[in-house]
Amino acid sequence: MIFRSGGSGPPDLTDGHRMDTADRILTTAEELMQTRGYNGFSYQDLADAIGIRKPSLYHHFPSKADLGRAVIGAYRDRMRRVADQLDAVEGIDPVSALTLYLEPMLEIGRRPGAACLCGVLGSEFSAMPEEMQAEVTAFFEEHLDFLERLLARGRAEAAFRFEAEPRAVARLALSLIEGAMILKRSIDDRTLVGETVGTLTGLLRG
Amino acid sequence: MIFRSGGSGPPDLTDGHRMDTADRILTTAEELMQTRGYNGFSYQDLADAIGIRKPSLYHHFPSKADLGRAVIGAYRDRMRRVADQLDAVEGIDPVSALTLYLEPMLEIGRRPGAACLCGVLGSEFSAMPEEMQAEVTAFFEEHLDFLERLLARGRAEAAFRFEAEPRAVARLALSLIEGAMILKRSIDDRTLVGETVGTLTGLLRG
DNA sequence: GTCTATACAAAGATAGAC
DNA sequence: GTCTATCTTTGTATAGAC
Repeated sequence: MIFRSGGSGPPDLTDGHRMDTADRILTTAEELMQTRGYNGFSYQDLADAIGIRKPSLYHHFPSKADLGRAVIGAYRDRMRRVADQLDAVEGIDPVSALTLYLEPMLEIGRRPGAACLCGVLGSEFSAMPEEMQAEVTAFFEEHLDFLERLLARGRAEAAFRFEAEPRAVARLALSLIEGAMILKRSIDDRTLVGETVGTLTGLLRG
Repeated sequence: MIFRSGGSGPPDLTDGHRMDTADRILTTAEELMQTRGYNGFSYQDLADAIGIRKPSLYHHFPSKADLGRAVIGAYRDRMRRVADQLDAVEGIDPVSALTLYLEPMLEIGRRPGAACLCGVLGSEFSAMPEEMQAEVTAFFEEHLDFLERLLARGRAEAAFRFEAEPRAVARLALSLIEGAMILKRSIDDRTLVGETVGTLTGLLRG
């Protein structure tokens, strides 16, 4: 394999592999969207953060809405991959699966200015292009489905104990995670998401 | 008392009393901020929605940040009044107090495009003027304090049953409410907030 | 693939008449 | 207190050279 980057200067490293411009744009845009929301950053902000000129962005993403959709798509894929891998492991302990599943969310929770991308975008839902709305909705549906499956299995195997329907508990869990991410930034408390998720799993285990 | 409104046309009624222009601006701006976020609406949108011209807004609120702060302030006062009234009732049943406290949130939850103003604004926290950030933070702190008091008293009186610290449960409850508001719009489900709050109170009552 | 230059609309805001 | 007219800056986006 030949590295595509041909310029001078330091290589762009993230997660240990080199990134081309499109990836750098996606990564930086995700950061901006997580911290400022879709309507809270401009192509100018993005270009400044990356260190290129504004029109260069249009070569990779012909409109801000296209970029927005791509950013959510990448986030969604990344998060879904975790869920898919856990679904693929036969007979994994439900408590462990839940812990592994929540780890990416806890990681975001520990990053001071960050929050779940889709939680943030859900807050500006009707002020967003429709293509982006559909991506956000799909993200939430996917994760509700995963949580419902995991909770149902976990209760059947006596790893979890709760009265309500698995779907209702899944809805509660996802609401809780998303809400904790929003709240923690406003009260400037990095421990909130971890603490809250801990309280939840404590409740679920009876 | 003499009504201040002097023009022709239908009187502006909300909650059964006439509103002057400043109130209409505040009310309409709150709606826009709840549905589109602070960076998702403009003075032009607001003027159009009210039916006046853009510069007229500046007579009442000299900047968008001023208006934003005023909108949160009004929302905060309104919500705090409920909490203060409940604090003032000697020996009120904690479960009833919690139900009454949550009713305004449930009402917002039933309104299709709406969400808690401060939850929405918490999502764009770092893309907001500092004066507004401070209001949002204060809102959350107030409500965490109220919930903590209520939960501690409720447990002492055996109306609630939970293991964790009252503060931790208050943080969980507020995260849950705010998250449910965000989520319900993105999955277009008006029942989510009510269902989720029901599940929570069920859990708290043991 | 990136740049300079530029078009065009919208945003926040002000001046000053009525 | 509201209006018309206007200013300035920013935002999204395109044209065309390198």
